[in-house]
Amino acid sequence: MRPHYGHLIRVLHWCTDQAMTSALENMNLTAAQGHIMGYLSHQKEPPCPRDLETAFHMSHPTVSGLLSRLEQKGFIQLRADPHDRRCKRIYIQPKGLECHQTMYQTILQNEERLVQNFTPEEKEQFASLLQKAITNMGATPYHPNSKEESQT
Amino acid sequence: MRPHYGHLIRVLHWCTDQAMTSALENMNLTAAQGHIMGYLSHQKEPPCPRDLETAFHMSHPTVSGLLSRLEQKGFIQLRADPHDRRCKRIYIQPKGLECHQTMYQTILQNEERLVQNFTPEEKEQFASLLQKAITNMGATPYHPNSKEESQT
DNA sequence: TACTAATTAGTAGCATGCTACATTTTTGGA
DNA sequence: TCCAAAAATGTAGCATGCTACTAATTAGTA
Repeated sequence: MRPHYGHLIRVLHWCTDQAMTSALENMNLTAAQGHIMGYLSHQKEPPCPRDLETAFHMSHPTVSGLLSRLEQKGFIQLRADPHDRRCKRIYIQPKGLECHQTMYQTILQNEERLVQNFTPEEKEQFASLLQKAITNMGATPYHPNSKEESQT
Repeated sequence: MRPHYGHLIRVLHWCTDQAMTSALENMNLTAAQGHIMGYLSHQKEPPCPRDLETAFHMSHPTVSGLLSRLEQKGFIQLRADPHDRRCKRIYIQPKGLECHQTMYQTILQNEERLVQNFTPEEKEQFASLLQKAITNMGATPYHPNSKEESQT
């Protein structure tokens, strides 16, 4: 009996998460924290937590927890936006910038490893089928009206 | 910029999990608990927690927590194996059998929804590419020497 | 202007996943 | 037989994800 797609997706998700976890642990970052740092280092303006909810399909309490742990460890700093005191701005700290290169390389290496023996056509098709499946499941991001600008 | 595979996989995993969660909530089951029940209802002999670790790539404390919550809610019962008192056997209770059909239909519906507009060739390829990616990431199940008999 | 809406974020409480350590029982070798 | 190693599970503690509720601030309308 062929395994269900649902099962394959769970296992693949678990694999990629484990790979990131072990690649980042010497920087004292978890996989989820690493993805946040990767996103932050690509932004021109300091984003607010709300932007992360949209980019990562996460609830705001989840983002809130991740950010507070990153701040405790000194990777980022949170300061209220003077123009809109509801918002916090996320500033990368020097310690966060230090790990940028390693982070970026790690993500790319894992991407390449995932599809290491795929033909270019297979790579295209894999991305396309994943995207199609997401659409089929009716991905309901937390803020459908926001512009999607997701990064890994 | 095309989203990374890692990101697509995270989002797709999130989508399938949400779909299961909302489909099962009127049975008072979470997605993870539902997958366990689905597995249990396909076994001839009452399995032990260890079997679930292998089938689902989960650590034993995770399985332990899931089972104890399922037992609290009356879906299963755990009894020690008289022949090997290290092992517990998992017995489905009447309440667990009741939800079997609904569970099975729900899983199949979600599977079909995921690939609803795929051609037969795309379905084949999707499963094959997922499997290939899992292999690439070096899936390290908790018990490499056990026979894999995963079900969703 | 004043008041309601919407927006943004915080907190509580829970489920699920992990690692690390402890406990019990079985197995297997000296 | 006896003792050490392996196997199965339990417990503690943490990170990450959610929903539901709360609080503060801003925006928009009467």
